[in-house]
Amino acid sequence: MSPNDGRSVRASKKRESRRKAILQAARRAFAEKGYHHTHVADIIAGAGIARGTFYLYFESKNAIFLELLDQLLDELQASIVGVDTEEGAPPVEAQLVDRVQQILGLVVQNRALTRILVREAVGLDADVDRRLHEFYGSLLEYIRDALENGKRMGFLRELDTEVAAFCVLGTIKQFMEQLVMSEDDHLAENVDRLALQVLDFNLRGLLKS
Amino acid sequence: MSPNDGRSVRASKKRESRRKAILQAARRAFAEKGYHHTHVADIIAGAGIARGTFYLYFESKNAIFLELLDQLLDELQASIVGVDTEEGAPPVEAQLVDRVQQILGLVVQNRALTRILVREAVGLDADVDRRLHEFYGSLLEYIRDALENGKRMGFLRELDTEVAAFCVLGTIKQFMEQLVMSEDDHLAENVDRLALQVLDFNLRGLLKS
Amino acid sequence: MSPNDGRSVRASKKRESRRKAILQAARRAFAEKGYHHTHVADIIAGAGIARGTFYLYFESKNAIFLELLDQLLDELQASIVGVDTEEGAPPVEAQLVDRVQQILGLVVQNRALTRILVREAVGLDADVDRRLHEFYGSLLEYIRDALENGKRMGFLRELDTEVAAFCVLGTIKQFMEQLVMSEDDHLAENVDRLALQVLDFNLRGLLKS
Amino acid sequence: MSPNDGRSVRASKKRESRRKAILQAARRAFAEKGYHHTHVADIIAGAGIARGTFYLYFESKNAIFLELLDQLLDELQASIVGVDTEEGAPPVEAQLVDRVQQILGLVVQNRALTRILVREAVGLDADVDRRLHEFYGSLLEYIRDALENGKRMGFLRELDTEVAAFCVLGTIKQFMEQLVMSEDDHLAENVDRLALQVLDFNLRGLLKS
DNA sequence: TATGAATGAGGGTTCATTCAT
DNA sequence: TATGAATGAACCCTCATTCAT
Repeated sequence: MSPNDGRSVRASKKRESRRKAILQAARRAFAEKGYHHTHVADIIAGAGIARGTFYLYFESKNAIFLELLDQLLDELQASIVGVDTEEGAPPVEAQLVDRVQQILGLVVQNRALTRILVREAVGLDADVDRRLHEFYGSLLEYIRDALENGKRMGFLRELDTEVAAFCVLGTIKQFMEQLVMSEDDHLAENVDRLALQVLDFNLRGLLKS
Repeated sequence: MSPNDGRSVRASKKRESRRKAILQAARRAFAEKGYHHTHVADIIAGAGIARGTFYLYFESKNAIFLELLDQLLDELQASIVGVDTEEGAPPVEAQLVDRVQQILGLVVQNRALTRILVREAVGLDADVDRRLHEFYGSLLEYIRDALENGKRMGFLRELDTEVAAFCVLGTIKQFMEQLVMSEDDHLAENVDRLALQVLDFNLRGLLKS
Repeated sequence: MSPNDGRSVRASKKRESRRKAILQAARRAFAEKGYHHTHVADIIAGAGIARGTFYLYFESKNAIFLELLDQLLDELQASIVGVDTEEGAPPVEAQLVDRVQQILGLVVQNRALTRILVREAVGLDADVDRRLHEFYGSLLEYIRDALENGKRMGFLRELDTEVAAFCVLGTIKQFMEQLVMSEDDHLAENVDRLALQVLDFNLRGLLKS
Repeated sequence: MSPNDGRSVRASKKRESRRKAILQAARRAFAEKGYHHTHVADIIAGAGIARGTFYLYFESKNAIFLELLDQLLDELQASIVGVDTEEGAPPVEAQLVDRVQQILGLVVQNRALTRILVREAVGLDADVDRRLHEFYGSLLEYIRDALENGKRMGFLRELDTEVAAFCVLGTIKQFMEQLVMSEDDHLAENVDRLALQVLDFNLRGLLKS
């Protein structure tokens, strides 16, 4: 390995770490003040860099926001996987619990960013809007498919999966919001227990059997 | 009554009607372009008044937005009334259906404004945030109380009313969002039917009994 | 005439006069420092107005420059009229002298602006470039046509009017530059006499008959 | 000669060739996009060097531009030599034709750079301005002297050599501009023929003898 | 000598709000 | 009360130059 390689590897590492630092600063700033009230000045102050440096790493304020958003949505989307209905697989309900707990853990870990997602996801910018719309759209579709499946397999009762899907989505979003907006860590600590209850609500509803 | 009074009554009437016209223009503008992309220029153009006149009626762009929001939230809040559990009252479920249909009718009628509420009411401003927080807080409380009641009366099964309440809230909010954001009027026309399904979801959940 | 009319007439006058004042300040600033080194800050300082006010009257720095340029080019173009060759018209050469003196008077009166035209006409901006190209193009065409005419009428000798035209244009431009760039007023005072000599050069060349 | 010398000679040669490469890249960039729209980034990209390297060879963007300009002006100035009026020398007119063709050949060869000279050498910077002023000043002086000479020797008629000189200069500059700005190579191919016509214009003017 | 990441002054433009008429 | 011209703070982004490696 030539010294040149060593240099460029090191440089590239440094670049990457600085990029992350800026993203981190931006995440913090956006989470604290929201998109519109966050200025590039806030981000660079947080990252301890000069104005111009910011633009070496990101095209614009909008671009860095979109990247943060993408990051979160990608992670969330990745954590959404189907339930295994093969024979010998764990019971469906247990799997669901697993899924839900996993996704909510992610949300809690990214609380700052999710706060942005929840707080001002919409109306910022055409790109952001589209990305979010896509995300929620595919999430809705995923849920609907799952419900269709459940119906076909006889787990679920006869209902309009379209409507049921957005009810489920609604409970999830509301749960995320509660998790993310609550100042104290009360909820965050009980994510798993709460997730079980939300799941239970979705499955059994309110009424006495 | 002196002629002076007549004048001032007339003046006051005129003032009130102009105020309403401005609010109306603002509602349209905010609904169409969102808070941040709506400029005072849009509002006064819509209202057919001069720049300065706007400030004779409203303190600021923020203030008029807050007033529109207040208006909507007040109406919504007013439409939230408890279920009558006295003997001889209509069956609880029927009453619930009534309530839900009424509130959703309101939402559909104020589609433009509700769109703002759903899209970007949050993160704009401390005042707005507080107001919204209050609204959702009291709504949540109302739901929780209702659930407690239902539990006590034996309608509902044993569950954490705190969690159940925000699940219910989540389904409502999501429903509102669907109603308000969909371009076509497909959903809006079927509000009543859909409301029944949402209610059904909340009551019975997904599972086959 | 209603008071309203009076008001709006007055307002409109004021607007016009302020517009002119800004144009004047811009003219001065551009002439002194050139396009690129003139900042909107210079113009508004010269005009004694606030930053935003500038944008009430002009779309951009570029726009005001283009307007100044248009003004000058229009005036110059207007002063370029053909020679009358009807019977009974004054001798052609006398008419030419007239035309030249008129146009140069214009240049001297607009010295500041013409300085910009001469100094940095090109390379600023696509719009400006196009406008200038058009102007010089039509001027060249005008000269060529005149020369063709002269040839046909037997005044002028056989020569390539294309080449001759840009030679003539060259002497004019150079003359304008001399007029406009000289610090002292020596040249400006003798415009008429000099114009005669330039004309003479163009007509008779350098050689002894 | 010590080995050290050899090294430094080689180093110095390398330095010189790199310097030239940068100049060449700058020439291309300036010619294509003009001074203001050419960024240091364009130059270093063209030269294939790093940002910092540029500043090892040139003090600033402005400095490299001035150097290119100097280069051109020096070459042009060198090609301006007097007419030989000794007995036995070729006829004056033939010599003039020679000179003109030589200088225009130079212009055509340096089309890219001359384009800069013509388009925006002026108004960029005090240094550049001064240099250009000097150049044109000495050119004007040269022409005037030549004309004085011609007058004294009886070739030329009585005229104000000051005025005549800038007329001649004007035709030359305009010719250069035509050569340099025309997109197609039509003109460039006919330089010699055109030069003759320009010369003819200067000597004989427009009128029928 | 070569590199290229970092710098930061600077400029054009927007828009909510004010104020003289 | 109504007007709308005027205000100026605010903010994003560029790019020539520097400097640590």
